[in-house]
Amino acid sequence: MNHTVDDQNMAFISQLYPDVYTQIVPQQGEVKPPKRRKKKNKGAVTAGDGSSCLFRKRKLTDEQVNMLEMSFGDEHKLESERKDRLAAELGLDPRQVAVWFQNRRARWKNKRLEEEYNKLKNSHDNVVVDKRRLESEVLQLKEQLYDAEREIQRLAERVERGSSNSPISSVSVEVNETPFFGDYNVGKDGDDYDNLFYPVPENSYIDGAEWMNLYIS
DNA sequence: TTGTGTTTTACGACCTCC
DNA sequence: GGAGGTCGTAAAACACAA
Repeated sequence: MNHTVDDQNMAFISQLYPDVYTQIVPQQGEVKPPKRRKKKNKGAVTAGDGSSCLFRKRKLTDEQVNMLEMSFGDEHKLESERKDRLAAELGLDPRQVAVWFQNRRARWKNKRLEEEYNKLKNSHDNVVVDKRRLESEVLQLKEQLYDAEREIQRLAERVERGSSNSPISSVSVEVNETPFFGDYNVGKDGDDYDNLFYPVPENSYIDGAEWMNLYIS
């Protein structure tokens, strides 16, 4: 492995401050050669005691992350005592543990927001589909109503013509008062007119023309 | 190999609570 | 006032296509 000056510096620093940023020097067995492009030598990071050192940001090991994840799973907030205990267990600076929890909470929040957004979006999409279905149903019903009205009008004209040509039919209409609705018992007061277009088994709609044909033919 | 997008680590500014 | 929170952001680490 090709150690850079930075790596050597950090190895030295980690010996001076064994309890701070101990992950700076890759531990045995989890060596991951830095294969990525060289970073700008910028990393002047403030150490735990406030002093400014030439530290470079290093990823936490899988083990450290796993432990932190487990701890985060138990409780998202981090009390001082737990922070210190975790830091000691993982060989990290308490500040690192605190920062990790801050970032983890932020990620968790983002994920939660994303899930909520997806849920709302699905719900919205379903409502839109339902709305379109209902609109098309309304359109269909309007067409049926229009047909029925036209048919009524046509029959009314026919009745009118019949009554003017034949005094007998005129009398029969006057006497009966329910010339077309016969068995369906449409009362004088119009109470039963609601049922006028549904004198057939439930849910089997017959449009105006068909319905009238039953009685006119 | 390199450019580019994403993730992770770290910090400062600001806010809230005790 | 200090501790610890969120938020926004920088930069290192990383993944991956070209």
